[in-house]
Amino acid sequence: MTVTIYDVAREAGVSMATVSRVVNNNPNVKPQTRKKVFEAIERLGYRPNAVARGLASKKTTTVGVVIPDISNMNLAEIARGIEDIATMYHYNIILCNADKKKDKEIRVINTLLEKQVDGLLFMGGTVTDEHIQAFKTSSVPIVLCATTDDNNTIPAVDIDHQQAAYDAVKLLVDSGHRKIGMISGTLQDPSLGFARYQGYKQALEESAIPFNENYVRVGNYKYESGIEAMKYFLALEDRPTAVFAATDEMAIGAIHAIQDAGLKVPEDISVISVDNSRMASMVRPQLTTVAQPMYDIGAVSMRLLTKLMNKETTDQTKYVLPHTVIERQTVGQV
Amino acid sequence: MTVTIYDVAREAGVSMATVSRVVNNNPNVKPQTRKKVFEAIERLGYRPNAVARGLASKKTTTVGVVIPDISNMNLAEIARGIEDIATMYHYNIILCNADKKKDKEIRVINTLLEKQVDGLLFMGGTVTDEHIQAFKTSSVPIVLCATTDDNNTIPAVDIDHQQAAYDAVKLLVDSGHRKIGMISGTLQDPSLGFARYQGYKQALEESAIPFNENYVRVGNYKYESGIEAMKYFLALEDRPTAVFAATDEMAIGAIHAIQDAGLKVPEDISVISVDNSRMASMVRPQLTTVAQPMYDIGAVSMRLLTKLMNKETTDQTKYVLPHTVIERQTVGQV
DNA sequence: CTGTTAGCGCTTTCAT
DNA sequence: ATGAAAGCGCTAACAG
Repeated sequence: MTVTIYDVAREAGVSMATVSRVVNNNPNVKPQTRKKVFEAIERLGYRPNAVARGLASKKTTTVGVVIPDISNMNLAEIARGIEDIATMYHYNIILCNADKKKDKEIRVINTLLEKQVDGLLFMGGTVTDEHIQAFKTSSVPIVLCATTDDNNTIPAVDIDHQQAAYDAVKLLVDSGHRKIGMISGTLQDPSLGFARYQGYKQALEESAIPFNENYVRVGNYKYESGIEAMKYFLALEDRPTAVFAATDEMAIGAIHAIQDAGLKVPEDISVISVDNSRMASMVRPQLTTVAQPMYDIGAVSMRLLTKLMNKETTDQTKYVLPHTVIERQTVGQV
Repeated sequence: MTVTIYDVAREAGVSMATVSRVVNNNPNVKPQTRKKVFEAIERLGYRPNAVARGLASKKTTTVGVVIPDISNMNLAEIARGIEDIATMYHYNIILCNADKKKDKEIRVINTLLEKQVDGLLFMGGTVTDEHIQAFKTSSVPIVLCATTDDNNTIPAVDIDHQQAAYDAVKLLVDSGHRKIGMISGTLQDPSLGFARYQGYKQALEESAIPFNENYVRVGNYKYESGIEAMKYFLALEDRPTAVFAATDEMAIGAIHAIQDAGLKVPEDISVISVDNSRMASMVRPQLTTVAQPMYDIGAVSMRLLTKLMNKETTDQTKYVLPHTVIERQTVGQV
């Protein structure tokens, strides 16, 4: 019923080995034979069974990708970068959402390894010892993608969240601001939350601006929490003249809160954030924000993985991709 | 070097068959034996090889998903719905971007079939005869997801784009508007473009409002094209009092164009669209728009596919999921 | 350039 | 309840 390589061999009057050769583009086949085989393949509608091939060759040409949440815009962009490069190198992608939950992550890593992926791309929260443990049982290469790794022992490509935050706040400082608020994400989140908070503090410190804990509010990355946080700042007797938000969404919330209070951005209060999402240029005034190369993170990490899978020697196994601050209309001089 | 089922069998002092049974949770194993085997597995760090299992059992517990573009927000949302349900039924997902390009689509369908996926979820542009042809060579079930199918012969879950557009325009009509512009997507696109355009025309027709071709501008779904289109409308001597945009982005562009002209939404001009993206409630005034259940489309289509793969009898193989118009602040009475 | 022959690691009758 | 053995469809030496 399903036609196999053996059927093709018989139909073409050659051996399975020869069929295998033409299917795999092995040059050691007489053109005439090759033609016969192709015709037989065509006639029978033969489709190679990649599972059988995988078992015999110990290569599946698929790589596993564990990602926190594909419905997150930034991550979807990374995923697209991954997939494009994977396709380019003739790999397919098994995609698993793991929501930064350690248990889920460990579980899918094992599933992926059972499925004999040729390599693994890991995006998650922090890489814990338990992760390392799971990675160690792997005989295939693994690269971390947009994920912090304290142990710092696994190939990785990332952006420097702290530096990005630092650069944003620095722009505020350089514009003359001294009273700078921050709308942070949850400090438990190592990348978007804590790292950006650290960047904020670092910039303050280096500018000899004393840290004021009234100037920090923790949000949940979303629009509404940006509004709430800004309302708090506005109610302060000595309110900030500038605000750094950890995400565009919160920044936009902040802007609206400012405007609702009858104030203007950036005349009365400046706002900056990091993300450079589509929304950044779709609000009035347009949001000044720092852009991170999401697609590239995916692309570069997948490219690195292909090299590793191919046992190529790699000059580098750590990449930190550069961000850019995009100056638009929400930061003013003081 | 890699530990196989045979190694475990030897270590546990049983046969491979028994090991296979305990790994697959076959009840016909004495508890004591089961324990012995588990211990051997633990000791050796055995990990079942899913490829070998796939070859022997002719099931891979993997389904193929072809999607136009995972970095598109709506599609990423669908993908998340797919993956969640897939996980729930212990399937993994091979994800392939195909950009609605027929050639790419056909190619990945074949790759996926070679990889012996247990089923296929197809999202694309229109389903052509060539697609049908490719589907026919499949021995595994296929369901279409958010994809128009003229032949209408394949199981599918979708939303009614035309009806969604119709409902949006109808709200405008019911609010007293007679001069209604449309900012359309490209009419070549069967779903987002043409279908929504048809819905617009249908609503006009049913309300006995003559079609005015000056009132239709074709955009590219993006913010800027919304601005351009609206500028055109504003320059008309008899400009529309309401505008229906095929996407939130274009609607927001339109709103900004209106505001830049010194007019107000909805007092001077009403705006409605379809998408209900995150942005809809992050603009001032908040956008009235029709919401489509993206996550559910993914979830339902995957659920249908699991039934089909399981050879369950399905009461239905066509689903049209309902949309909802979300009334916010951009539509006013005339 | 082509064929023969072992496996790859597991599931699955069929016995026992 | 357990074991023996025959494949699943293909690749990869090895011969020739």
